Amino acid sequence: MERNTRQRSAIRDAIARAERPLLPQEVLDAAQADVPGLGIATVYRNIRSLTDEGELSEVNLPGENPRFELAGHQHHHHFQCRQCQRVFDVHACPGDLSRLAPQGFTVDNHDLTLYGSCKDCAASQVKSSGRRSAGGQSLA
Amino acid sequence: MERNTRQRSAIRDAIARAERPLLPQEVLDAAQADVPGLGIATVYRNIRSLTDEGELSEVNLPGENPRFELAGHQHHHHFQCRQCQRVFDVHACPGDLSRLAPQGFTVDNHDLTLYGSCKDCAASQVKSSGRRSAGGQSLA
DNA sequence: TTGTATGCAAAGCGTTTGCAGTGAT
DNA sequence: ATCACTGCAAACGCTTTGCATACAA
Repeated sequence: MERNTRQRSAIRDAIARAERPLLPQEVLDAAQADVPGLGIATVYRNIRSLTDEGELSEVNLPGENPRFELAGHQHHHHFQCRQCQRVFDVHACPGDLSRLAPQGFTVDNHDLTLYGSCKDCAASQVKSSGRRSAGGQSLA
Repeated sequence: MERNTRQRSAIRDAIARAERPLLPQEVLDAAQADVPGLGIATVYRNIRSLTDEGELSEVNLPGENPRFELAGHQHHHHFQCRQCQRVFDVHACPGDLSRLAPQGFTVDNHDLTLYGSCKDCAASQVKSSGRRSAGGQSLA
């Protein structure tokens, strides 16, 4: 039986408010505005149960730790900004790609990640070459 | 100054012999055939230096630990089999995908992973539904 | 001989789990 | 009054690092 705790609500709200997939640590940071004592284990436990219930979905980009966003979006892809490292949803899709697979292989799905500059970073031409800024603050 | 140790050669050879990207642990297993005492730390150190020198390249699939393959292949993609979990190179590419990004975003590259059944697994119709077999032995 | 590379064990990092106490029902 | 949920700390799996030794040069 699921209980409705302040922690669970704060976690769900934090993810709902963000308009992009969040890392567990980002969820913690955001949700601690509502529940200061919140612990990271609770974030992981709730993220997992919300994901199992289908309320959240896991977003995996190559070489990145899992992020989480509200489910409901159907098949879609992601864009990662090389400057601010943030991840955005991309609702377009190249369509069926089974023609790309080698002979004898069957394709039932695909994952696609686009890389480049997000709107904010493209605007402020900060081609600072160094990688890894914080991961979320720079521009809203 | 780079030294030519038995360990380094064994590691390089193991990756060269495999015709697919390997996990560090798979590299260790394969290279221990040549150098029984080989340690995992040495595998990680050599994988890193070979990657830095450009001899290897890192293959990152969504939600997977990094694998490594010989560099030299230029832009290409990967296929992961849902049955045996092995990863294969795909030399085809859908081409320019910048049209998929939202307005104001600029795209300079993309990562693509195809999922389905590899040739071996498609042949032996083992739709066993459970995930995660060992990760390399089953066939070939 | 010299100093990089190795093997082992300890440390790191993100994530999960055990446990006693907290609080929603 | 229950019993699921929480916070803390310990445990985990993968990767990196410190250190004394081994071995290419």
